[in-house]
Amino acid sequence: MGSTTRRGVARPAVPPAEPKYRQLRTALADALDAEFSVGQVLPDERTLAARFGVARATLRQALDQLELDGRLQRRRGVGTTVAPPRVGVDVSPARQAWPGAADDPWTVTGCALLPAGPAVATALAVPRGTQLPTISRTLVADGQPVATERLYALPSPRPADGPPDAAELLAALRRQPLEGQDRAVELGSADAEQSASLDRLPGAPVLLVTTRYSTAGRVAALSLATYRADTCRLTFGDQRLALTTG
Amino acid sequence: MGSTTRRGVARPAVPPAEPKYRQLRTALADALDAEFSVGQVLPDERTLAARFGVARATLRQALDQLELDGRLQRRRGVGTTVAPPRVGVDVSPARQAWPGAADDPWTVTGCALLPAGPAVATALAVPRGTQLPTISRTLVADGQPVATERLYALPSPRPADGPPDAAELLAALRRQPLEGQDRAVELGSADAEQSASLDRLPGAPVLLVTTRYSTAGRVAALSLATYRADTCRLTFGDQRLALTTG
DNA sequence: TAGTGGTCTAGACCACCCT
DNA sequence: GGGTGGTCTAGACCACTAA
Repeated sequence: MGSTTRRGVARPAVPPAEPKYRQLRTALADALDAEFSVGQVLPDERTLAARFGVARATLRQALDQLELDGRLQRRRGVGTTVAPPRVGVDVSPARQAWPGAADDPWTVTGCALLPAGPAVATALAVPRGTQLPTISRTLVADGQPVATERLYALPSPRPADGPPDAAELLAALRRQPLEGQDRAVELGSADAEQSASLDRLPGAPVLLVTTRYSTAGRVAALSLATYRADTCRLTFGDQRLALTTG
Repeated sequence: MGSTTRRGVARPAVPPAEPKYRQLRTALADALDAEFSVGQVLPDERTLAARFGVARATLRQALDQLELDGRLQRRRGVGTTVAPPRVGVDVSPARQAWPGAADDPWTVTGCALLPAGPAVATALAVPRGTQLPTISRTLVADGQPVATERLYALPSPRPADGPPDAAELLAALRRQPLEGQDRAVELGSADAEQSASLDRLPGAPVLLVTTRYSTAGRVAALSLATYRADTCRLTFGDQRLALTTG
């Protein structure tokens, strides 16, 4: 073929060959910084794709990444807007407390007996499928739902005492001394139920926070919370610092 | 049109109409649980797509989500394999210490003077573009790189003292009393440099951990660490607990 | 009803890894 | 060279929102 590659176009050296959607992402990110303000709506995808001379699918790849980075917000039937900075949500385990304390910002949305799935069963050291009292809660910040949580407690020593009551369940937990608490954060994707609560589509990226509350040497409660990854930032604060977030 | 919708197919009620890639995701997840073990390679995408009767792009949407959930691992030119459970990485700010302490598992990979970007400048309260001494480090777990970090320090009081030295820089930080430290976690996508260190493609999802080290009432150092979101789970442990992770 | 983002298709070619 | 996942296209239709 001689000294040509790719449809006969001469190449003096080996370029890094950054994919098109990546260059697009950069171009859009720069434009966002320079010419757009928070809340402003972008041109629609078909127009943008035509303007940049790419297929709509390619443009969407670039938009997907910008959305992952929290820079854009897309709503079906409405359009794409420049996203505001992420909301900081304090999830520091430093402040050791049972859920439902006085200053707890979560709102109870439901309460039920549910069977323990594999992960919950091992964490609470109960047989798989055990019926556990659970509480569903949501967290709202700036008028938007940012997280949903399912709290699993150990089964009551006196079972079959009717449907569980959320306030009672939380009170029962608070009566025990909280010995310790630890957290883990990982990436996940919202299931149907979670995405409905969070006003997102199924599969939307979420930050999954697992909290184990322990008392008397064993895990007494387990919280599985999912935070909207596009709109919030989890902060693990330090009481000795009082600085505004950059 | 009478009582029909969608190409004349009668519908008794309004089904939730879950998208095809979502049903595929569920089917694949179930198959993964039932018939596959960690490390096993899946059939290639073209075969899978044909087997499920969908276009390859649709199948890939399902695989994308499973990869986001850490259940699959895809490598170009090789294939798709069942991913091992995520690695837990301790990032608890409870253990207050400057980076580079004796038990610090990070490895220094570079050291340079770099201008402060917007985010770094505001966090460290220096003018934008200020030349700051920086250290690049990586974290390896189970033989795989799981995170890269850039540590920004305040400029030396005696500037222009030649290129910075990593060991010296860390020692200088340790000489100061560490007053406080706080962290934030958010979702991001890897840039070209980060993705190269992490053995991933650009744009891969990462967990971005921002740590501020403060002394004498101000932030003295800032760490921006990116963790592979597909392979690791950040843990904020509690010394009072010694339980194996579920 | 018009316009938006979301889903889906059928194909092509590229970059990379292995043998 | 042959097979894998990654990128890209040009089009179609669907689901949702708002005028």
